[in-house]
Amino acid sequence: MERIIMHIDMNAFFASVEQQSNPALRGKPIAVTGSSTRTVILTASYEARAFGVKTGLTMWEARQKCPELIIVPGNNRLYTHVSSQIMKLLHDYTPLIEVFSIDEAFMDITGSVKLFGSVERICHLIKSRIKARFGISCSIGIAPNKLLAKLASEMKKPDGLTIIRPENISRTLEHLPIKELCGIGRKMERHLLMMSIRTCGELGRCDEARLTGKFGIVGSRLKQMGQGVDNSPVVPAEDAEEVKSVGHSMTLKMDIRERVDILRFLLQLAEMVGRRARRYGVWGKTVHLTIRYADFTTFGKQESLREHINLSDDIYNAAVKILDSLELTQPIRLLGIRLTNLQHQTNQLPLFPEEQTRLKLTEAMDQVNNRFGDFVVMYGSLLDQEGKGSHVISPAWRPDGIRNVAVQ
DNA sequence: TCTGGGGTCCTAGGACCC
DNA sequence: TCTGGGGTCCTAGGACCC
Repeated sequence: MERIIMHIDMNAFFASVEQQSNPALRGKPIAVTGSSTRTVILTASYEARAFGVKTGLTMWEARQKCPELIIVPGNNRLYTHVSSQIMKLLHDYTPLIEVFSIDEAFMDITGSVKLFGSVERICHLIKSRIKARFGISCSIGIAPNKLLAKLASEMKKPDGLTIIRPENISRTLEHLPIKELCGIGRKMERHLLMMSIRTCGELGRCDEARLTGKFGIVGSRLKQMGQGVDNSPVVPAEDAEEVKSVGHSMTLKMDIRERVDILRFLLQLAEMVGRRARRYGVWGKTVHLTIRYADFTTFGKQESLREHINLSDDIYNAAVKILDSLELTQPIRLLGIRLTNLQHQTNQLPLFPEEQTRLKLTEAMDQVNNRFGDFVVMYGSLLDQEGKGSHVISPAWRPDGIRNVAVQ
């Protein structure tokens, strides 16, 4: 039986939430940015987009395009809250919901159509309820699979509804540029263009051996994508795979090169990573340190440990050890720590008393921080640190930051 | 006055073991 | 005096998504 898949995408989500919560911003060109001075535009309102302001521009570039642009530093708690409420609302129409990012979701509504009458009616209900309750418009795509549903929702913005019916698939794809497909980025587009493949129609007709010869196993998938074939299921949170890594990185206000400065930021990052790992109940065996130099060259070094860890100072010590194995050649612009090779929910008690004390201390700090906000309690050396972890979440952030946590 | 942040997946080479 | 083949783990880097 043909599936009916919906992709729903909130329009200019961060900006819409801001305009909704502050009426003075409504109808005005606004842009939501990160909190630091060295940041980019995360989302622009449609009024700002009319001037050419878009995601990824620097603040300076955005102001060039639109001098009256209102810059709003992002408010992650607010977006998180609204997102969770919207996802909860969507559950009225099917339990088969895959939260794809903070402002996007896939829904398998195959079994819901009969109940609500028609696909169009479900879409109308969802749109009007989200508009009425949150003041946000959304674009909806309907198709027999996720690939095409996502494509469909992109076709009309804002406030769009696009349905790709099975009989229209090949007509829709024939002249569609390949980069419109989710999964074909800049590099892949360039490779395909060099093979004289410009449209999905051409990709779908391409000899599979030619594609696999060049791209390996990705080749067969590419051909399928060109044909609009995608059998991947909508995976609800409770069935999703467990998270595989936990990390944080930050672009620093100024480039640094002094070891003491680097250590201060590493401690802060280790605490952010550790606290999140502990909240998820994961332990990691590998610590990865990322460094970006002033000239933007970026590299990483990782080290696997003998044991799984998630205490902040263990993560910190591992990161420092990696740092000490490097020969830095330039001032540092960005630092990042990521914990990978994760193990889930192994509640073994530490053997030694001093370990138990350390664990208890950490738990107490976590409790205070979870209750009163980030970095209320922290290590002494972080006290004079600026911007303590108050960075803006990315649009890729998922509610609760983890895939397999069900939306309440 | 340049260029954010959190993830996943894939590849490729080397070490090491049987 | 030649040089297997499979498997796992580790590391580095890149592409892609939002």
